[in-house]
Amino acid sequence: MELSATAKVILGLLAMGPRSGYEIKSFADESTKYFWAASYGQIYPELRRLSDAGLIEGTDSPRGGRQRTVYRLTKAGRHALGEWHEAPAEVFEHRDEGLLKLFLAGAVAPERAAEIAREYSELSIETADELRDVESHAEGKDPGAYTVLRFGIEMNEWIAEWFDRRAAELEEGVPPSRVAPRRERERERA
Amino acid sequence: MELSATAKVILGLLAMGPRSGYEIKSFADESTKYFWAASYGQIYPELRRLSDAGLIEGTDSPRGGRQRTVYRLTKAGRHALGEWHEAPAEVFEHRDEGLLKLFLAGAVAPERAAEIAREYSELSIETADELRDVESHAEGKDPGAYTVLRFGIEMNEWIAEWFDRRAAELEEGVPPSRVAPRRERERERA
DNA sequence: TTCGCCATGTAATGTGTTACATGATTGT
DNA sequence: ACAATCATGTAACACATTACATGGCGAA
Repeated sequence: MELSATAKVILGLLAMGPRSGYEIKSFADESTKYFWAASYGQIYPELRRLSDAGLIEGTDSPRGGRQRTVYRLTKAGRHALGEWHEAPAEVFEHRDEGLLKLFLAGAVAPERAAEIAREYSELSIETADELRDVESHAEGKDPGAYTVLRFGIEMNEWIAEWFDRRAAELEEGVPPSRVAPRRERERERA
Repeated sequence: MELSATAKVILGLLAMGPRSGYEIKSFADESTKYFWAASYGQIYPELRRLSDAGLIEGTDSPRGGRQRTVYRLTKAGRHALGEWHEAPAEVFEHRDEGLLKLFLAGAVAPERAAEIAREYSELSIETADELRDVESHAEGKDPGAYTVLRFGIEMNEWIAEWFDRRAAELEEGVPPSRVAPRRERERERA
C-alpha cells in the first residue's frame, strides 16, 4: 500500500494518540509543519480515504452539540505505518526563495547580494526564536521528536551566523574561502 | 505581474544569458535544483506563457537539423524579474522524510531513532560530496551563486556532524542538552 | 452580541511530476 | 549499428493551497 504524503503525517500523528481532523491540523502546525506541512484540503479527504482503506477508524465523539470525529489507527494502519517507517527516507525537497535570490543576484542586482544574505540571517533568527517558543511549551517530549526540535533550533542559529559573517564579506567584496575538497581533507587527517 | 514559481527560475537563469528550454533544465539540474527545482512539464508550458506575456522572446536557432529555440529576456521581463528580486523572500518550504521519521520514531519504532539519525548524517555527507563535485566544475562563479554553493556544502557537513553526535547520544539514551533560551543567553553576554 | 476558537468539509484553482512521443546528432 | 545526449512538447495524474460555507461553544 503506497501512502500519500499526507497519509504519512496523519498515520504518524495518530500513532501518538487518537485525534480529530482539526486536532491533527493544529498539532502539525506547531510541529511537523517546518518539514512536512499539511492543509485541511488534504487532511479531510485523506481521512476519508484512509478510513475507506481500513487503515484508520473514526468514532463519533461530539463535544457538547459540536460534531466531532476522532480517528485512531487500525491494526492494518499501524502495520502500513511501520512498513513505511522502516524504509530509508527518500523525499527531500526544498523551495527557498532567499537562496534563489542570492543565487541570481549577480545577474539581476549584484549590489543586493549582501543585503539578501543579511535578510536570510535575520529570517533564520526569527525561525530559531519561533522554535524556541515551541520548545518552551513542550513537556516531556520523546527523544526523537525532541531531537528534531533541537536540530531545527541549532541549525537555524548556525545558518544565521553563517550568513551574517558572509554578508560582511560580501559587503567588502571578499570571495568565500575555498576549502579543500573532502577527500583531500581526509588524507590530511591521516 | 505575479510570477509563478517556475517563471522565477526561468527569468532568473535567462538573466544570466540566453538559453533554450533544454539548457534551462540542465543548468537548473546542477544548480538551483537543490533549493528550487523545475521539470520539463513546467518549463516548456511556462516558456510559452512568458513569451505570450512578452517577458521573454524566443529565436529559432537550430543546431544542424535539430530544432532549437533560444530565449532571452525582454525589457519587460527584466523589469518583472527586478521587481520580484527586490522584494523580501517569502517562500520557504521543506519536505524532509528523514525528519518526519525521526519525529515519529517514539510512537512507531523507538529503537530506530538512533539509526534514523545515522542515516540522516550519511545522506548529508553524500549531498555535501555531490555539491563539492559541482564546485570543482564551477569556474569563475559570481559571488552570490558561489555563496549559495558554499552554504550548501558547509551546512550539509554541519548537519552530518550534528546527527552523528546525536545518533551516539540516542544510542546511549542521553537526552539532548537543553540550552538556555536566546534572550537569556544574550543577557549572559552583556 | 460579538469575537475567537472548535469543527468539518468542498470547489476552484494552481502546481508539479512522470511517462510518453518524436526525432536529429555525435561518438564509439 | 548503437547508445547517449540534444531538443521539444503534451497528457494523465497526483498533489496542494485557498477561499468559502456552515454552525456550535465560551468568554468578554
